[in-house]
Amino acid sequence: MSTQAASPQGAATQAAATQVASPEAGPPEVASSQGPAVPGVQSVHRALDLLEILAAAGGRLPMAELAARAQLPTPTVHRLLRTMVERGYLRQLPDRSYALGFRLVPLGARANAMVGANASGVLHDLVAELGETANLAVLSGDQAEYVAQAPSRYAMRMFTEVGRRVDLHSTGVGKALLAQLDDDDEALGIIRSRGLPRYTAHTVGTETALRAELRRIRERGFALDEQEQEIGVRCVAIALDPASAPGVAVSVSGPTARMTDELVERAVGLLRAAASRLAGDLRD
Amino acid sequence: MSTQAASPQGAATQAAATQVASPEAGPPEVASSQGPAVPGVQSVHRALDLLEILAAAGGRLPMAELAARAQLPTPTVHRLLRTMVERGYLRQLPDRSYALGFRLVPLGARANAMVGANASGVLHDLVAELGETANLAVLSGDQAEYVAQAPSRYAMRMFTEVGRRVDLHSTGVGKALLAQLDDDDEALGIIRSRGLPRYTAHTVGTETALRAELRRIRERGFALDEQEQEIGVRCVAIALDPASAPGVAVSVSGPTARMTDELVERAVGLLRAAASRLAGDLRD
DNA sequence: TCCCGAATTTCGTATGGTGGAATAGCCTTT
DNA sequence: AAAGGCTATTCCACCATACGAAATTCGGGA
Repeated sequence: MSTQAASPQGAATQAAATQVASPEAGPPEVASSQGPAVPGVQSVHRALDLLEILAAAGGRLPMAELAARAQLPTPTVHRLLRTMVERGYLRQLPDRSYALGFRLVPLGARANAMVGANASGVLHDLVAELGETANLAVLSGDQAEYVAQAPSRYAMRMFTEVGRRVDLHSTGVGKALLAQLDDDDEALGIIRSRGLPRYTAHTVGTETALRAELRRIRERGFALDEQEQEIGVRCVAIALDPASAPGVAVSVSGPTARMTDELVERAVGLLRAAASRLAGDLRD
Repeated sequence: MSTQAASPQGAATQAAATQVASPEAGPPEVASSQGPAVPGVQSVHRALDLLEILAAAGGRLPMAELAARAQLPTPTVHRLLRTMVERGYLRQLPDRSYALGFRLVPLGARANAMVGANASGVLHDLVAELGETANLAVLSGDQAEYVAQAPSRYAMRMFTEVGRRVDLHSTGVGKALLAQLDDDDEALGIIRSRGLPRYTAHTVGTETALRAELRRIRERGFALDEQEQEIGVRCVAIALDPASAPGVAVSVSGPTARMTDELVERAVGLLRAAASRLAGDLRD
C-alpha cells in the first residue's frame, strides 16, 4: 500500500487568490504526525471543499475552475457537483457554471438560530457598552471566518460581513484561536499553508515572533491586534472555552483613536463575560 | 409538540430506499425511460441526509437517533459525523449529541446573498402591493421548503419561518412546483413517498384528482391553494422559469376574507412579474 | 465498586468511487 | 456556414476507499 495519497485534504480549499508562498512550499507529508489516522470520508471532504471554494469565490464558478482549485480531476468534481445539485445545495446556471444552492439557506438559518439568536444579543450588548463593533468568528480551515457581528454606531467603523475570511496571524480573533490550540506546532502547521503575509509594518512576520505572541496571549488570557491587519485598527479578542465551543472567538475592534488602553481594559472584562455567556449558550 | 418525530426520515430520501442490489452485474434497469445513470456519490448523499435530519429535528440529536433515522449502521454514521465535525459543519455537544455547526452560517448567508438580497426586495414589493404575506420556496426532496418571506402587515397573517417544510400536494407552492415537472409520473413518483394526507376537507386526496389539478395549473399558469392546507387560508403560487431556476416558486397567501377573487387576480399578474424578476436575478 | 447502554475504534472485505480516455456540446473564429 | 478549440459530460475497468459486524472503550447510574 502506497501512502501516496498525500494530497493536503482540507488545505486544498482556497489555493487561489493567495500570494506566492515561499519556494519550499508544497509540504505533502509532515513527518511529525502519523498521518494515516482517521482522515474522515474522502468524498465528503471533497464535497465540502467544493462548497467552500464556491463560497470563497463569491458563489459562482465554472467546473474547470473548481476542479483546478480543488486539485481534482474533472470527472470526480463533476460527479460530486451533480450529487449536490441533485440535492439542491448547488445549482447550475444557464452558462453551466455552478453556484451555491437554495437548500443552504434554511440550513444556515437553522444553524444561526441555534447560536445567532443569543449571540447577536450578546454582541449587541458589547456594542452598547463599548461603542465599538463586536464580532463572532470561527476557525475555518487555515483562516478565521466571521459568523455574526454587531456594528458600532459610529460612522467610522469596521466593515465586516458574515462570511468574510481573514488570516489567523494578523487578526485578533485569529491569534486568539491559534493560542487556543493545544500546542504551537499545531498552530504553526496550520499557519504554514498560507505563510505569514505582512499586511502592515506591525504584522507578526516570523514563526518565532508568532510563538512569542501566542505565549503572551495564553498568559494574559486575551489577544490584541495592534494595527496588524490594517493601519489604524485595534482589536481585542478572546476565544470561548474550548471544552464547550472549540474554535470560536469574540472580538471588539475599532479605530486606534477610540480604542484607548482604558477602553481595551474594559473590553477585556466584558469580552470574558460575553465569551462565557456564549459558551453557555453553545453547551446545551 | 412542534417536532414531528412521527415524520419519517423525510430527508433520507432515496439513498436507503433503492439499495437492493441484485447479485448479477449490470446497470439496474429502471422502469422509466432514461433513468438516472449516475445516482451520485453515496457518501455525500448520506452526509447531506444527516445534515437534513438534524435540521429537521431542530438541530440536535444523539448519534444513535441519527443512525436510526438515516437507517444506517452506527459506525458509518459516526465516520460521516466526524468528518463534518472536523470541518466545522457540525459540532459535538458536551453530552456527545451532535448539532449543526457554525460553518453553515456563512455558507447560508452567502447563498442567501445571491438571491435573498433581491428576493426579499421582490417579496416586500408584493406585500406592499397586495398586503398579504409573500413567500419564496424551493423543492426539497419530497417537500417544499421556504427560503425567504416577507410578512403581511396585518395582525392576522400567515406565520411561516425560513426552513419550514410543507407537503407538495396541499400547498400553493408545492402544487406549482409539481406542475413544473416534466410529466405527471415524475410528480406522482415524488408524491408517493409521503402519500396524500388530507389536512382539510379541500385537500387533494387522490392521484387522479392531483393529475387533474396539475393539468389545470399548467393551463392557467398558476396554482391555487383553496384552504387545502389549513382552513381559512387561500394562496396563489407561481413557479419560476425552470430554465433559469428549476424548483423555485413564489406565493402570496392570506385569510379567505381578504383573499378575494379580485385580489387573487391582481396577485397573479404581480406574481408573474415577481417570478420573472427573481428568475432574472438567479440566471446570472 | 460494578453494570449497562451508547459511542468509538478496529479490521477484513467488496462495494462504491476514482480518474484516464473518449464523446458530446458550446461558442468563437475564419 | 464550417472548422476549430474549449469545456462539460459519459464510460468503464481497476483498486483504493468506505463499509459495517464485531470488539472495545467510555460515561453515567445504582
